Amino acid sequence: MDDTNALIEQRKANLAALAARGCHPFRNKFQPTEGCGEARANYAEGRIVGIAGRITAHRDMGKSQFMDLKDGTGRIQIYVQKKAVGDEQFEIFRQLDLADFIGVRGALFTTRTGEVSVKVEEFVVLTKALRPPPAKWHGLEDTETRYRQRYLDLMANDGVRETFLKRSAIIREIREFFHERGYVEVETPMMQAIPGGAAARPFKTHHNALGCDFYLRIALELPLKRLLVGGLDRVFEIGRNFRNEGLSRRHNPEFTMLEAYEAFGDYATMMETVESMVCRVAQQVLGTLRIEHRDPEGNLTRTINLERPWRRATYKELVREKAGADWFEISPADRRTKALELGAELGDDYVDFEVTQAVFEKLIEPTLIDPVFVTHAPKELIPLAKLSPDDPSTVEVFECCINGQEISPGYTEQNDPVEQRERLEHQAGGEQQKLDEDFLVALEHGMPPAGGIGVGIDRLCMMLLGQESIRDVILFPQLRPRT
RNA sequence: GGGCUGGUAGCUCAAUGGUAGAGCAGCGGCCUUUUAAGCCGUUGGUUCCCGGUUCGAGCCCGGGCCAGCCCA
Repeated sequence: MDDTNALIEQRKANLAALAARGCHPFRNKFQPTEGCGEARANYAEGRIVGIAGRITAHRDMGKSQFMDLKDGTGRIQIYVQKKAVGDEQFEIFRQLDLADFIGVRGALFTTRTGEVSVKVEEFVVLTKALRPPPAKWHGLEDTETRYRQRYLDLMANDGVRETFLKRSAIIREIREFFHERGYVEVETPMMQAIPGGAAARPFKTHHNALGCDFYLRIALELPLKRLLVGGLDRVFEIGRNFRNEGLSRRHNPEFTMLEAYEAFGDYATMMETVESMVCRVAQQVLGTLRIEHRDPEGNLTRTINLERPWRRATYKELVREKAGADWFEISPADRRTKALELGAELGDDYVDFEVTQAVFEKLIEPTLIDPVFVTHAPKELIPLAKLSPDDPSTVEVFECCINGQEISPGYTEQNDPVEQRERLEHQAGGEQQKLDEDFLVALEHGMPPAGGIGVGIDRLCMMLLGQESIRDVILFPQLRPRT
């Protein structure tokens, strides 16, 4: 970031030299006939093309020069001969630097080595780059610079570009999926007087004109359920949530969530929804349901099989598989002992269900690589959900686990206003300010029975795109501001 | 918040406590079908910051900043 760098001075000098020759960069517009990659793909000997792009490589042969131009469609080589453009223009070419943008016009031809190229007849300098690009061969590897200056990462690392193009495609497919099923896409407030729908510490902000504090939303849930009350039977929203908690490989303070609610459905409806959606997205974007993860050397590290049907198993079944068939019959003290033997880490104050949950989180969840819907969690674990008619000690929810992570929880949504009020009051712990009274009033107007899901889009992208860090699927991950 | 690892030229990386280097990029030169072009020459440093130990610190010690990983 040092502005007195000699390389920058050199480029400024080159800019001045261009100006001295009457060549002024920073043009407003250049109209190419096609993209660089398109020109190369649609090769016809002698066809005249006009293309524009960034100079990504430069091979100086003396009285002729080769350059690579790159734009969003790909790369193409251009060839400039001194005798073809004239001495004056050729001198201007010599003032160009890597990373400058130029537009050229010329005929397509193939070089001796078989490279499709443009023989430049005319060119115009479009933008002068005053700073050097990252090295061409090693690219940009410094993680901090990659995240802080993502534009350099995108410039230098094609794989990163691919990842974010695919992320965009994933989100587009998700939208298509819900639209086809008759869902309405909505946008609800990010600034809320009472942050609800999840247990998480919120970010606080202040509205000057209204003279009151707001919180950035921690979930989409409560506004979307109000829309069910209002008669939007199938709604979804894809948007940013904010949680004022730690950062890690799996957590960014702002992250993208999908929530969808379907009136007259339940948790089973939503299991089918998640399964169909993820399979459609994988098939459309990746062309396969077998997701391969590789390490930086390209070795296969993991294969996730998304082929349907996905396994459905109750929480208790999975615990019994791992911790013993008699797990729920033995005494709480024995469970505690056994959990420690199995390697779970327990807090001194853990009550019985938390001991079981520790076993689940440490020993079971990380092993769920292929998709599993874990259903019927103990009611203590998810106090706001509806009890299961089959087993009233459990609730009608699922957690879809893939790649050893929770990807999507789903619920048969609570629509009993009396029950909901009790639970929320209990959760608020007597702090009436935290109670979203309007939400409860909405429920009292009648919310149809409904199934709902939340899907962490960032984690879904990690799973589908084989990225180990959430920072590699978020363009501008949060870092400490540089002083 | 705790532990571990790292921070050296624009980029990627070297350097027993003893004159801070290489490749690429840059600059000058040669070369009109090259492609990690090649050949000859050459510039470039607050070794993250502050302090300490030492005749001498990129290296050892203390404190801090930033990042990554693991843990909470």
